[in-house]
Amino acid sequence: MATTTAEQRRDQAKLDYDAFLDGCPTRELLSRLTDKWVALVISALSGGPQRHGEIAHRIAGVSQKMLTQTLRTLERDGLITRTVTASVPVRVDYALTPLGHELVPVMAAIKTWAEAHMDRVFMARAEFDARAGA
Amino acid sequence: MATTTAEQRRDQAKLDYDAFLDGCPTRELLSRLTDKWVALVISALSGGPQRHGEIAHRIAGVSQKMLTQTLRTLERDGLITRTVTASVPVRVDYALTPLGHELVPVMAAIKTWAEAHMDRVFMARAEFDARAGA
DNA sequence: CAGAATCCCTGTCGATACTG
DNA sequence: CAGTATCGACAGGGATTCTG
Repeated sequence: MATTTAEQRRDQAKLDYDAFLDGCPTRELLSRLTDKWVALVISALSGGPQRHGEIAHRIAGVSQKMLTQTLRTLERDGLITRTVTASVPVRVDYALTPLGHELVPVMAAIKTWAEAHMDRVFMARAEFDARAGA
Repeated sequence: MATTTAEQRRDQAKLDYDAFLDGCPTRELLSRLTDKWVALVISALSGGPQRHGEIAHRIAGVSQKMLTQTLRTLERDGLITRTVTASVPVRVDYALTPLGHELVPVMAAIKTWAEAHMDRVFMARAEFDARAGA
């Protein structure tokens, strides 16, 4: 009955949790997920496991602090795994967990959306500013 | 040829813009989109136009300042429209633009994901903390 | 009812320097 | 190479007050 119970619990959870409600834990989770660096890290790892340095190189301009901090949080939330290989220069690999992998389409969608509609947003801003300036 | 030109420009943009690159304008747009309040506002408006007060009521706990600030930014970026009806008590309605409407699935996905996987994240955190504490 | 403006505190984030 | 620690600048964000 374990399977049924877990399934029931999840269905129940889907009904109870609502990010529109203040104090709902999903509000906090939502604020963690809606993070520039999270979107980039998850997208970067979507192609497979990568080393710390590789991710840093991929995501240009990210500070070492923010990267480590973001990776730690994602690890704690069960979205990525951190594997340390004790070699001469320490090697650390990060990879998406199954849970983290489920987030890839979502994060990729935001990144892609921004890249695809950048010009339209620029036009809208120009119009808005012109109106406001007039 | 206007259509073809616009289409070509957009395709070109899709190739040029890359949020992984530092200094790329999409990085800034990405940081705006990855915002707790943006996700909630876009989701709230997905059902149709709503008044300021209705949105405030829907998104429990949002301060008047953050709501107004978020709505302004979204308006400037061309994602929502702001319509003022000069009645006795002023009435202001907000609605998604076609561009903003394209963002609904993405924003809804994040919110839904958080609500659907909250329990799994909780379990992961418990495990991580237990490990760290040991 | 909508929102502008102010105060103020806390957290975020980057730069730098140091350890294993 | 990966990560920690510290400091300082700055923005996020809440509470309050005031206007049309």
